[in-house]
Formats: sequence, structure tokens, C-alpha cells
Amino acid sequence: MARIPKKDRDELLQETRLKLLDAAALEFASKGYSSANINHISETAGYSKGTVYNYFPSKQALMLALIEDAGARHVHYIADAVLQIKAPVERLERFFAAGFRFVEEHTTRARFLITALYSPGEEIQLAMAHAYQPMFQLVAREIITPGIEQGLFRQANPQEIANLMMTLYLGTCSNVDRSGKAYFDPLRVADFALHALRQPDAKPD
Amino acid sequence: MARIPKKDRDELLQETRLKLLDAAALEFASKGYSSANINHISETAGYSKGTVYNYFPSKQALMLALIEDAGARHVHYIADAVLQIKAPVERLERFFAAGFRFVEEHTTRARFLITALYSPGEEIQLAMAHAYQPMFQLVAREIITPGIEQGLFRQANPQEIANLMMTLYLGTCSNVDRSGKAYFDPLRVADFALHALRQPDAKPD
Amino acid sequence: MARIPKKDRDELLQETRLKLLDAAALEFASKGYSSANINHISETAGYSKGTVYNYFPSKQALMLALIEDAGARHVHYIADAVLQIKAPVERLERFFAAGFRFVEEHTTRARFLITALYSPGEEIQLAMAHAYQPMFQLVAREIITPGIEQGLFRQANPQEIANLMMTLYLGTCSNVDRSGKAYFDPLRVADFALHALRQPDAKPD
Amino acid sequence: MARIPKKDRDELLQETRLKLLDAAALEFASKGYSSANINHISETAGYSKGTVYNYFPSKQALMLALIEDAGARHVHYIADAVLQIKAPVERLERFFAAGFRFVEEHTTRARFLITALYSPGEEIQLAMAHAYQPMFQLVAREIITPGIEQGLFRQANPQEIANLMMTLYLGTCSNVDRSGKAYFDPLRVADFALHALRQPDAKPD
DNA sequence: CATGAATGAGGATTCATTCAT
DNA sequence: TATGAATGAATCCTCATTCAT
Repeated sequence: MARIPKKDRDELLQETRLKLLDAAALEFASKGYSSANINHISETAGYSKGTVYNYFPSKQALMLALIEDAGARHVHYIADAVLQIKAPVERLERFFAAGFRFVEEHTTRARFLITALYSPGEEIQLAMAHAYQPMFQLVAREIITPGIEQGLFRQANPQEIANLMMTLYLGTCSNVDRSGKAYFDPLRVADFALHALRQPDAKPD
Repeated sequence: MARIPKKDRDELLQETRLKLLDAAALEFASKGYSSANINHISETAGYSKGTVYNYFPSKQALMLALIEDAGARHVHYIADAVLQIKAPVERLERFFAAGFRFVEEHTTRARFLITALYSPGEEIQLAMAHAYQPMFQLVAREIITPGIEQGLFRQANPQEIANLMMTLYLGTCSNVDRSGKAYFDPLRVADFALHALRQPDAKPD
Repeated sequence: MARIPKKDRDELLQETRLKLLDAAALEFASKGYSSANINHISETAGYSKGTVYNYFPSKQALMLALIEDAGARHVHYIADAVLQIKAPVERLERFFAAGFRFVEEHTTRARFLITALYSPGEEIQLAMAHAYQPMFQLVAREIITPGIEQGLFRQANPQEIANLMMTLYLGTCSNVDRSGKAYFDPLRVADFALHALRQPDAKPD
Repeated sequence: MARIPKKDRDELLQETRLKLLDAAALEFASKGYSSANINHISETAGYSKGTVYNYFPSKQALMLALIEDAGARHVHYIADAVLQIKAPVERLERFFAAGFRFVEEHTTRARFLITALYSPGEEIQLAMAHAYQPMFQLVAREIITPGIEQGLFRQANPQEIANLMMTLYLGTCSNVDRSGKAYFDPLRVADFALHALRQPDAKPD
């Protein structure tokens, strides 16, 4: 009945939602979940307190929605880069390269995800596990397993190695100085990983 | 007037302080810094709220004291194991082995340290950096540098490699299932690291 | 410009207003005034929040309008039944009978009125007093006074007895079990009242 | 270990608790449960917000504790008066007399109870039913039943009559003017009730 | 006329901290 | 030294109300 310009409505809603998620990522990343302040979030986003609650039923629901949003972006960003080529070794390099690039390009979301990774609370941990499941699968099935099958990587449990790669990635990319600049070079980290995975008798390139 | 047997005084004080630190480690580890509750801590320790403030001037001071305490234990525990032998390769193996053993034997303190590592707050981060400085030095000066000098490890920046080793250790040892059991085997992690560090033309063992 | 069939306009408005009042009665009756939620009311009525404010300027105004509406219905319902006959004794019986029937037939409105009777707030109490004034007058002037004058009821202050009758009615008809069924039988309550009012030397029926 | 004057401790605690209950009764009685403000309560009692929560875990718990406290006082006050004599007729007179006196002497508690009687919320209603159970029993077993057995009151279901007496009492005693003065005279109400209960052929006094 | 996004005052509750005993 | 009653700032969340479409 309202004569609202039809679809613009939804776009506007999504835009507001996005601003809130952006502001929330910033706040959660810098303060942590418990110290984050809903009021700061809404004001950073350019709205008032109540608006947050028009979009998310609670602080925790906001956190979970943000985990889903940021997690999906992270996974897609890396998967897009990794799946463009076939060779496992290059895929692993791309995994680290894209991973570090994500941190540079989406610093706030990335810092939020690191924060969330170590935030206490069962529901948060479950949401993180769920959000990162596809990335584990990507590394295990699309990089490590083919690499082992093609004789490029030494024999090992792909799940375990995938977990190790994820640990290495998440650990290194969260090593940033005060200004946010990464301590590690993704190429060096990939190089480190490749040294660790290659066949002992494989010729060095 | 005090009929306390003279020096036992200090022992008693230290004992109380230790109980409080133990309880605090448990609370901080499971709830995180901001959600931790001073009252829970004092009650877990068997005292009342006020007692905490007789030993530590504030919640943050308690946190910082605990970082110092737990960090020092962690460093000494690992240093003791590592420095008992000379060979860099074995020292690296011992680094991971002792590191994982520390998590098993001092689970609460270890889980606290992981929590602290990712707790927001400048002062906390400074305290952590300060507490772990010796461990970085240990790895860099006593393991990586000799290893490179002796031609056992490939050429690389020892500081960077040490940082990578720390990242690998802290990342893997914080991978525990719900029951607290470690996901990774320290030998496998050490093996992984050694593969990554050895000279490309070194003979496999 | 409006292509609405002329007078149907008003009917539509009245229909909407009625739906809103019905929904409001339900909400106020079950939650009480302060806990009632305007949004619930509008949704129960099949409209959105804003619509309530197109019909009533505020929550309190809605409450007051509802008191007027429900009070008038209550009074008319009982007055209609009472005034159909002349004899004071039978009028008193009809008072209770119709009163209880009103609760059965207009449960929501009746439960709302009971709620309103004990809702704090000066304006609400004034509106209730105003709405029930006619019922007090009905009982005093049309039942008790004639009954006393005709020697059927013992001598007493008609205003006080009317108040007592109202108290008895409102008290007993609000005695309902969980399912909403009345605890008291109107005939028994009327009987009780008649016993109390009759002349000491009057012959029992 | 604290050298607190031993039992004075408990007295002090009880005193504070009592002040809080008094202030709460006042606030709940005048505003109703939902509109009552914990902050007002604490300040009226001479304490700050937090103190309320040192004594009662929540607003609802405070309400329930107050129902228990005020209900018990109400019941004991009336029971004490009623049970001092034996004759059912005089007991009924005392029931109303003491009931009205309670309202005069403990106005705040009494007004609170009337408020609670009509407050929405399952838990509150359950607590009220539980608190008033003994008063129902008192009226049914100690007044109505003996009165019927001794042929003083007409045959009727004692439970139902007891309920009617309670309804009459609660309804009339809550009829107060703006200044808090009772509209009804307890003797007149008792008289009304006795007229309604006596044997039709009993001689009037 | 109907809608529902935005607002922000209001209120329950938590909890670090103080301090008298 | 240990205690725990009292404090009040901080913060999540609710919801009546406004108003642009």
C-alpha cells in the first residue's frame, strides 16, 4: 500500500545492514566481543542504538551474522583465487597470497575474524567452525590431496596437513604490527610450507 | 603481638597469592578477560572478593601479574628442556615436545596464555610481548641461529624463522578438542618444521 | 479523486478502529497496561504499528478510548437486561445474571475492564470511575432504592448498598479459573445478596 | 575472621532487607509491578541501586519475596484476631474488623497486596494463591464450617462461602478514597455478610 | 490511509571497586 | 589479613513515538 519505489526498498535495507556489519566488525575487532559496545557500533554506522535492534535481535546475533558474512567473504575470496588454476603447488602459493591479500583489502573483516577465532563462547565457536568448514575442505580436497596423489607432496594425512596449513595461515596473517602491516611475507610463508610438504627426494626448483 | 611463627608469614601470603593466580587463570581462560568475574575468581580460590584486592590493585593488575607468572613458567619450562642438549635439530624437537607437554601439565596456565595472546588491550599485549621475549630469543639464538651456522638449516632470517616457529607452536598447541586433548602430535609438528628448515640437499634421516 | 463508494469510507474506518480496540482489549487484559505492547496490538489486529497512531494519539489514549467503549458496552448490556422488568428483587437477580453473561459473551472486554479497574494511573482511574458511574446509578436508583421503598429490602444507605453490590459483582465475576470459567454461579451470588438485603422478618421464598 | 559484633550482623542485614521491602511495597503499590522502578525503590529505602541486587536476584524475585512477606503478615494478623475467640459469628465479625484494621495499620503492605492480586504474570499469581491459601483455610475451617455445624449459618458449601467472604473482604477493603480512607465500615460489611449467612428462620438479634 | 525504518529515553542488571569492621 | 555490604558507572535491550514514502 505504501508507494515506496519498489525494489529500492530492499537495497536501502541491505545498505543499512551492511553499514551496521561494517561498524560491528570494527568494534568487535578492536574491543573483542564482550567489551564491544552496541552504542558505539550504531553511532559508527551513522545510526542510533535502536536501529541495531531493528536488524539484529541481540548483540550475540549480530556477532553470529557477522561471522557468517565475514567468513563467507573470506572463504570465497580465497577459493576464487585458488580454483583458477590447477597445479597444487601453485594453488598453495595462491592460498597464502590470496589469504594475505584478503587481510590487506578487507582489514577490518579479517581482524574481526581473528578476534572471533579466539572469542570465548560456545555459540561463537560453533559459528566459526561452521563458517570455516568450506575453507578446510578447500585446502584438504583441492590442494593437499591432489598434491599428494600427484606425488608432489609427501605422504601424510590430508586433513591434518590442511589443518596445519590453516593454522599456519591464520597464525601468520594475524601477526601484524601496530599500524596493521603484516609481519610475514605470504611468499615466504608459502615457501616455508612447500619446503615442509615436498618429497624429500624431490629436486628443488 | 602476632603469634604467627615468624617466616611462615611470607609462605602463607605466597600460598594465597598462588591460589588466586590459579583461580584467575581458570576464569580468564574460560571467559576471556572482560567477561571474567573477580568474584568467581575469589570464590574458586576459596576467598572472598576483598581478598583479591589485598593482593592485586585491580582486575587488570591481576591479569598482568598472571601473564608474567604464567609466561615465565612457560618460558622456563621450555628453556629447561631445550638447553639440556646441544644439537639444534634435537633442540627444535624438544621445543615442540616440551611446549606440548607444558600444555598437558599446566593446562590452565597454557589455556590462559592463549587467551591472553588474543585479548584486546594495549597493556595486555605489551605484557605478553614482554613475557615472551625470552622465548623468542631462545628459539632465535639457541636453536635457529646455531642450526643455520652449522649448516643444518637453510639460510634464512633467524628472527623471522623464530617467529614462524613460535607461530606454529602457539597455533598448533591451541588446537584442542572439546575435552582439551591436543589435535596435533608435537613430533609431527616438529617433523613438519624440520622438513621446512633443512637444507634442500640434506640427506633425509 | 478517491474512488471510494462515498459512505463506505466511514464504515471502513469504524471497522479498523474496532479491530484495533479488540486487539487492544486482548493485549491489555493479558499483560496489563504498562506491559502491553503497541506493536503486538497492531499485529493482532492485522495492521502495522503506524496504523494505531492514525486512530489513537498515544497508548494512553487508546487505553482511555477502550475503557469508554468497553465500559459503555458493559453498562448497556446490564441496563438492558435489568430495565426490562420492574420488580427490584428480580432486577437484582438480572443484574448478576446479565453481569455474568456479559463476562461469558464478551470475555475479552470483560477481562480488560477488570484489568483496568486495578491499573495504576490517575487518568485511567478517572476514566473508569466515569465509565461506571451510570452502572452505580442504575443499581442505586433502579434496584436498591425502589426495593427499600417497597419494603423488600431492609433500610440502608442505597449508595452504600449499591457500592457493595458492585463490589460483590466485580469481585465474583473476576474469579475465574485458568481456562476462564467462572468460579461463582450468578444465581448463588444473587441469592447471597438477596439474603443479605431482605427484611429480617420477610418470609423466605 | 572478621571481628564483627557477631549477631548484630544478621540484625543489620534484616533491617536493610526490611527497608528494601518497605520501599518496594510502596513503589509496587503505587505504580504496579511493571512500572515500578528498582532505582526508586533503592533510593526510597536509602540505598543505591546495586544494594537491591545484593538482597534479591531480580525485580521479580523482590516482588515474590514481598508477596510472601506481606501475605504472611496479613494472614497472621487476621488469624491472631479471629482465633482468640470461639463463636463463629464473632469470628466473622473479627475477620472483617481485623482485616480492615490491617489495612489501616499496614496501609502500604495492604495496598501492595491488592495490587499484586491483580498483577498479570503466572508466577505472581501462583505466589499470591500460595500466600493466601492459609487465609482461605482459616475462613472455611474455623469460621464457616463451625458456623454451619452449629446451625448458626445456613447450609452451603463452606469453600464457596469462604471464597465469597474473601472476595467481599478484598473488594471492600480496597475501596478507599484518594486519601486512603476506607469507604466501607467493617462492621457494616460484617453485618451484611451475617445477614446473608444466617438461617432464614433465625431470630434477628 | 497504511507502512515500517529510525529514534532515544528509560530501565533492569552486572560487576569492579571501596572501605568499615 | 580477610570479609562482604554498599556503590554507581556501564551497558544491553525494550518500546512508544515520529515521519517520510
